[in-house]
Amino acid sequence: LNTAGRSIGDVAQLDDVGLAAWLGLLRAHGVVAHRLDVALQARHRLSLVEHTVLNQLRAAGGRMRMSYLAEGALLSPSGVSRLVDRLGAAGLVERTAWRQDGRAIYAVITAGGRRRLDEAEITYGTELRESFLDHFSEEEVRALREMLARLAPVPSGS
Amino acid sequence: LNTAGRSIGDVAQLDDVGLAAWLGLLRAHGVVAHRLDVALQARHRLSLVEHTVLNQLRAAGGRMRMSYLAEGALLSPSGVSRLVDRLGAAGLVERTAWRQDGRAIYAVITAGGRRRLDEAEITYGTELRESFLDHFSEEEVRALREMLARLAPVPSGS
DNA sequence: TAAGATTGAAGAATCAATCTTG
DNA sequence: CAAGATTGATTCTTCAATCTTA
Repeated sequence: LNTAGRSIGDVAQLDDVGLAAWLGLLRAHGVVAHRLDVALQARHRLSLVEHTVLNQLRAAGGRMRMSYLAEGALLSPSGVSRLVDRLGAAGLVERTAWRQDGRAIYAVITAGGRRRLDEAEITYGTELRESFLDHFSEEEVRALREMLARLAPVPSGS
Repeated sequence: LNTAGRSIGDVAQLDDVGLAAWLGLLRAHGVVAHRLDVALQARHRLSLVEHTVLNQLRAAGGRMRMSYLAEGALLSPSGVSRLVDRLGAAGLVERTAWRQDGRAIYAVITAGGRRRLDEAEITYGTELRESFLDHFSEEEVRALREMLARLAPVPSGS
């Protein structure tokens, strides 16, 4: 009947362990992301993506170019534009032009944005620990981080 | 300036390594899933989610209840309903009632659905290997699978 | 003319409400 | 009335086209 993946034998075929690892990643992502999203929305009116962008912004020193924000959050240019619209309407970020190059626009986190991020920190930490970190030893978390980092270098730009 | 996560010290705070592991998972998922999605759409007119559902269906022996399909693919009931609409319109699955309980509906993969899955197999395998598996040793893939499996038990139902 | 960002149209997912069967 | 599935309205995201500045 062929239970999970395909069997061995054929050319260029996936082995079951590899497929299971990927399906596990897919599922783990879905479960953890959904839980964070639900908690953040309910308690802080922030989607997970919005939180991620705000966090990125703060980590970069408070300001980031739209295009780098897109890379960092794995969103399209239009996706970021609209996301920043929403965050702007909520008073969490502002857009500012850049003198050197009139084409570039910077998103800047506001004091309100930093406050909102602070308020959400306990929620974020608690949910992330319960749904993710608590299932691993410290050693395993380090190994996980190191392995996952190989797949997708984080862009550096500001 | 506080580069990546928050620092140590505060109560109930996340450590940087744990946060980095999660952000790495988020990013790894995004990159790999996007690459699979693009390749499957371009070469086989299947989104990644559609492929996942077809694969699940086949793995379960060809038929699955709508609600179990939802659990398996981490979709809402309405999400599955519409997904099965699309797959049905493409001739890849069919809906069948279940005598024992007139409320339950089964999605059944068609011969065309199996064929499409077969056609997509090389693409799926190649992309998954290049974007994911090739970055790890066999040992690491096994470890990854085992760790990720702890986070989200796969439902068994058919 | 290209780079950077925004807007219009369209697709896919969700919640809430509805319909059907048990 | 509860369980299972579908539909209406809405939201978020993307691609393609557009606008502005270099």
